[in-house]
Amino acid sequence: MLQKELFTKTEKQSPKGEESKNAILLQRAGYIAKEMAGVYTFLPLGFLVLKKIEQIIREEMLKLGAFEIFMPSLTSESSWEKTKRAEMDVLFHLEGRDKSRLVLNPTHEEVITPLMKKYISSYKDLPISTFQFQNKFRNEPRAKSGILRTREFMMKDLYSFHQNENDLENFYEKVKENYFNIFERVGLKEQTVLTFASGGAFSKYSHEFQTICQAGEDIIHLCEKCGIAINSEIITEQRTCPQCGNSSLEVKKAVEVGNIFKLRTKFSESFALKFRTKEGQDDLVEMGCYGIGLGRLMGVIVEIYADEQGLVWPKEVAPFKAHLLCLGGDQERVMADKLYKELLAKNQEVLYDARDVSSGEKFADADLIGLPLRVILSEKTLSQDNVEIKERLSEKGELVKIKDLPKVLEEF
RNA sequence: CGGGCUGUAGUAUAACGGUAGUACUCAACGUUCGGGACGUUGGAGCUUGAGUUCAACUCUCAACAGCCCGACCA
Repeated sequence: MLQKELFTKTEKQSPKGEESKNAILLQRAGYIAKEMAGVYTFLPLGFLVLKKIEQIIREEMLKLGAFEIFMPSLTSESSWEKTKRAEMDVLFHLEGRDKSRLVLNPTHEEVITPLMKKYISSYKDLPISTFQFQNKFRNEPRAKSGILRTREFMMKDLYSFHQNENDLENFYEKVKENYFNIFERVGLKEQTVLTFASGGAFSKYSHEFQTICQAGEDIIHLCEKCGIAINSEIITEQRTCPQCGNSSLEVKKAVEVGNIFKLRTKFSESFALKFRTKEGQDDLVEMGCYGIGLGRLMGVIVEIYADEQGLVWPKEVAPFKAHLLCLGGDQERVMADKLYKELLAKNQEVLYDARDVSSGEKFADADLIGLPLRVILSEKTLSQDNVEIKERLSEKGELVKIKDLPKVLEEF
């Protein structure tokens, strides 16, 4: 993408009042724009990151054999009455033209469960799992910390349906592994730990995936021995690791980036989602649900990697792989244009800065935007048929021949 | 929902009970061009409502909005 064609601009100054790193940097760099507290627009760069994250998650979901669907945001309030969740204060209520009472869905059990009644009638129809990427609406008492806690956010939610608890259990374990793949691919493997948590209103326990991070609003007790943590909301007096019994647990701040639940028959009961067993009996479907907040994940990546100069994106989620800066005059410009076209032809994701601004401004913007690799073509490098490449966090760059760059990028 | 802080050009800030200033941005021209360059010129602003006052952007109250703390939180 040509940077001068990007309609967004970078800001030198931090937006007024913001304290959280992700809110400041993502806005300064032009990734997001605030609509109101807890509601953001994802601008071209930000949306690219979101889509990268989405694609990684999608690939992993498909590995589980889940089907991607897309459910509506609007649902009748009566579905929420059936599950006794109509009174939850995170619900946004609205009224239809015909006075019908509607809800903006904060999650989709109330949609998927009745939906599956159409398709599940026999044990032969099970197991099945579906997922979607969809905006959730939650009337948070207090939206905060940039995109870490918002009132409207993109979530991947996966729902699974099983004949019995055992099958649910097996699938649940597979999802656990699958989630770790996701967190590894987005660059958060080191910091993310499986955490025992309360199951909220619907099951006794659940597992959270907590990313250890200063900006976190959750407190977890981490067992360094086995890498498992317990959310402080369910920690007991003894403070021992449920896995190995270790009692010297470390207290850490963390952000909940994912969450998995065994819903069991809670929702299938409410909606009478049943199937005929092999023996000819009716039985309730066992369910699980599994969520990941995409925006929050993106925000955590910023919180963990960004530095004084700006954003720092792991390769897998960066909006572009490289930032090509053209420094100098017409001669350099001609060569840089040519190089850019060549990279595009090879499907390399490059942001090309050929603006007529000072080199200092280009450097500062490149640091702020935070692409993994910076490529400079200038009078100095051109005289030797070189470009300089530098990784975002390294101090010094290195020279490579212009003709070798496509290959270098491809292998990066 | 309770508490605190804050609302001034597009952005970030300043001052003042009596003419609203600065930087960046924006437009134009020229000089620059390896770490947010420089000059000249030109644009652009006091959240809303009520009250006090000869006079309110400034003081008071309220509303609205934002951030932070807490409560809340699949």
